[in-house]
Amino acid sequence: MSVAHAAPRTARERARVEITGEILSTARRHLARDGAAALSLRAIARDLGMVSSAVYRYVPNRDALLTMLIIDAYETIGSTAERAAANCVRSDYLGRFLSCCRGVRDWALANPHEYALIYGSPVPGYAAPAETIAPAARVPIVLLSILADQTADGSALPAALLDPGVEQSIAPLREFAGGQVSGDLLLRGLASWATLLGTVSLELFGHLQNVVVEAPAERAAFFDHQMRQVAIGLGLVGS
Amino acid sequence: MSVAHAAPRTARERARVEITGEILSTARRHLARDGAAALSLRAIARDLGMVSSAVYRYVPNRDALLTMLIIDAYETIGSTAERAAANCVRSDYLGRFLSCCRGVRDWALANPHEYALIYGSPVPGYAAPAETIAPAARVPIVLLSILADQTADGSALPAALLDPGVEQSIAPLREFAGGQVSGDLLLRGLASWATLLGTVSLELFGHLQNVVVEAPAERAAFFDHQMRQVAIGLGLVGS
DNA sequence: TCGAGTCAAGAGCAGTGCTCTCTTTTCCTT
DNA sequence: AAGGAAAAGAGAGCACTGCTCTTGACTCGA
Repeated sequence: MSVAHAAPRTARERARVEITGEILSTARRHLARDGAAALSLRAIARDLGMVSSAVYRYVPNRDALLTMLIIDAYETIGSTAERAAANCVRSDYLGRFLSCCRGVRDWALANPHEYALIYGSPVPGYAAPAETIAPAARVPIVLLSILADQTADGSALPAALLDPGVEQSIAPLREFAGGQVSGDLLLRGLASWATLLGTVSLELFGHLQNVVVEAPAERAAFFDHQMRQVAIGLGLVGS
Repeated sequence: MSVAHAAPRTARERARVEITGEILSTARRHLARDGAAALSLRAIARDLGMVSSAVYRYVPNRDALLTMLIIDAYETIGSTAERAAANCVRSDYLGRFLSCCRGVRDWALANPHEYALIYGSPVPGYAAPAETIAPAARVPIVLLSILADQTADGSALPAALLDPGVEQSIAPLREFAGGQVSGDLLLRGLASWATLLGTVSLELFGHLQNVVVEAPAERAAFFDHQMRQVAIGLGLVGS
């Protein structure tokens, strides 16, 4: 990577970043409308008035395009969650948690295909490269930060004793968290993450039909209640 | 539908049910290996030594084949969950719940593509027909039955008061449950369902990388602990 | 036995990802 | 300014896909 990436000098370089951007935004539009499986390089080329083979000058292949869209989705939902949590005062742990959850759900409802792309079934034959790991971590990091802050505050739940095997199973997460948060709380945090994504996925993927009233207000009330119960179980308190 | 369906008389009818069965089992094999998106009628026909158009004599189109596979997956995971729960004595509510959860996870690990087909991203352009509703309900019914049994037993958690809006949001589920279980417990049950599927999905779709140790034993210990915590939160007790 | 119904086969349509070659355009160096 | 190199566009082509339509062969029951 050279500094030329930041300031395209020549007309050719300028056109390159511009066309690359257009390919990406067109792909994003197609993804939002038709989903990942229907993403077609030929259709994108057609939309841009260029021939299909010309797209390959900018994007190595379909998988690379998918990777870009996946990273973009992770970054967007991650920053949404961060902003939502930052809307509350630091010591309002309950408020931060709920705000983050609502942010994730709202984003998922507004971008169902993007959500399905990152949290739904993996695309067969596609293996997510390492660049996706950091963006993917942003949402769980928001949740963990809230727990860590309340722990540093001294108002977190007392740490329960864990079975050694269970304690060891979350060794990677523990290493990441840096030992501030107890294993018990980390596990509760993971459960809250699972419940959040599980609840959103159930709603988005149609499994709440004949279970929860379809009207948006009721759906929101249901979600809010579920997430509040999770937060209470985490021992989160308001300011 | 005539009674002939139950007892194929003529050679033609016999061949018909046999070939239909072969198409389904081949499709199931392809699904397990390559996933739903890669399911190809031509490939199935090739495997069966017949020409692609001939398959359309037995299956109306690709979506119908998908529907059959979806129903099959729901039935299989449903009966797995029922059998797992039935392995424990009726009054061991905690044991029934944990056994059901483990059954769901084990089935999901053994049949990742089938799991992704029913609980992952919906297939774009495919709308699940009404026939899938009943099979899809089997797993949540197992969970709810455990709650209902403990309620009938009198050892369930006292029902907490709910916000009227929340209470109303689960009207369809309440109607289904028949008024035995309190709204509070129904919501907890739904949360447990969401956590179960969320936890399984996180593991199966690769989101526990760098979070939980990859070894099967640790993964199982982690899952068991999470589900036990959920069960305790539900107020489930052992025999 | 013969007509109705059923089925396999093949051709064909419109689409896909991707590669290859060929031409045009742009840029940098001499 | 001119020429060569590099980049980009265009188009053909390969091997696929789901699906439709027609054609000829077969089977079954009246």
